[in-house]
Amino acid sequence: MDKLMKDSIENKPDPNKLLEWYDYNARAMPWRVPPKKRLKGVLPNPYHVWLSEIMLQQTTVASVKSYFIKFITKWPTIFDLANAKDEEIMGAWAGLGYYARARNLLKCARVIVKESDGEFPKASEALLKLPGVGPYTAAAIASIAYDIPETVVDGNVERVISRIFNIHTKLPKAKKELAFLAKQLTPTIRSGDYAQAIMDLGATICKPTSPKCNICPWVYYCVSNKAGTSEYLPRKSKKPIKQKRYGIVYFVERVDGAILTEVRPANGLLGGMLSLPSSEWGTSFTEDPPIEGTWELKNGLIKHTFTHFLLNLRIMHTTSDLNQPPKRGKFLSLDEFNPNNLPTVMKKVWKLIKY
DNA sequence: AACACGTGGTA
DNA sequence: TTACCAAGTGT
Repeated sequence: MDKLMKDSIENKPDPNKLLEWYDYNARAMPWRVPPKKRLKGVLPNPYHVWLSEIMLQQTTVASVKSYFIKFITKWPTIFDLANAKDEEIMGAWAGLGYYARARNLLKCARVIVKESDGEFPKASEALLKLPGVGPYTAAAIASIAYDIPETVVDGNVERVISRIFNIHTKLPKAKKELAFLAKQLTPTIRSGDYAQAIMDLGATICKPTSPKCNICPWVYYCVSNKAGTSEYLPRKSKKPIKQKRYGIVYFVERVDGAILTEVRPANGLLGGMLSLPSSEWGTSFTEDPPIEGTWELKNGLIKHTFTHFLLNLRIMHTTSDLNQPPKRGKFLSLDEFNPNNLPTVMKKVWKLIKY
């Protein structure tokens, strides 16, 4: 253990300093009970906490807000959510990304309704067994919804902790060490506020670039601040470069105006989402039309970036008559077809088709 | 233990 | 434009 790190353990960050900062600087969010109210004993609705935490996985607060409002308006309780049809949930999630979250959301809601009368477990070990709930989310629900002292470790916390203790080990190798150190700092009181406070600190003060160390409530304890290394932490291993993939989307208009659609396979990329029929996305353009017809290539190429590859899509168009059965997919009338239910990549395709 | 899994914003 | 980032989980 180097000297700076030893100093920092002896000069352990005071959770109360962070909580005092949070009392005046907490960000307002639709799913959050502000610290002044929590101090009076008010806890948030566990359904809201769970829903927001699932939505917030790898997703910005700004993106989540409108989806959260839409979901609790359409499905005010977990019972409403559990009773919804799969297509409704997937359609409402469209555009938010990481669609396995929506599939697991519904699975989880149905488990909770069927097995515990709509009540969320409080213990993180039980929470951890739920679909879509991993170590972060289990700790977040336990602490934020029930004030149980569990330690949340998300990207914010990893950054804050790596800077406080001046940890130069690269992520993801450093994950265990950072989680251990984060746990050492976690207080046993005001657990929910503390969890939200350390994440707010990471989001607004201890930012990835240009951290505002001059107004940080923990700067006095921060080893990387003394060492002048905050800006370079946490260190991360390089990510592999993105490969290109190519695909063809088929726009089939029936004479009555109906449009040929397909639901993506339940697992994998965009699993369970409404889509326009498409070829596989591979290393070259490979034709695989969903219906017989005379095809015309549309002008314009759709480019879309996924997490691990770049996609180029060609669009082919044909019209079909009423008694021509498709090889795959389903015709939806214009009333039934809602382009807002498409994932973003397919919404891009639809826009190019329409305009 | 790596890798798959979306999207929109920012430097 | 490219690269990285944002309240991670499942396999």
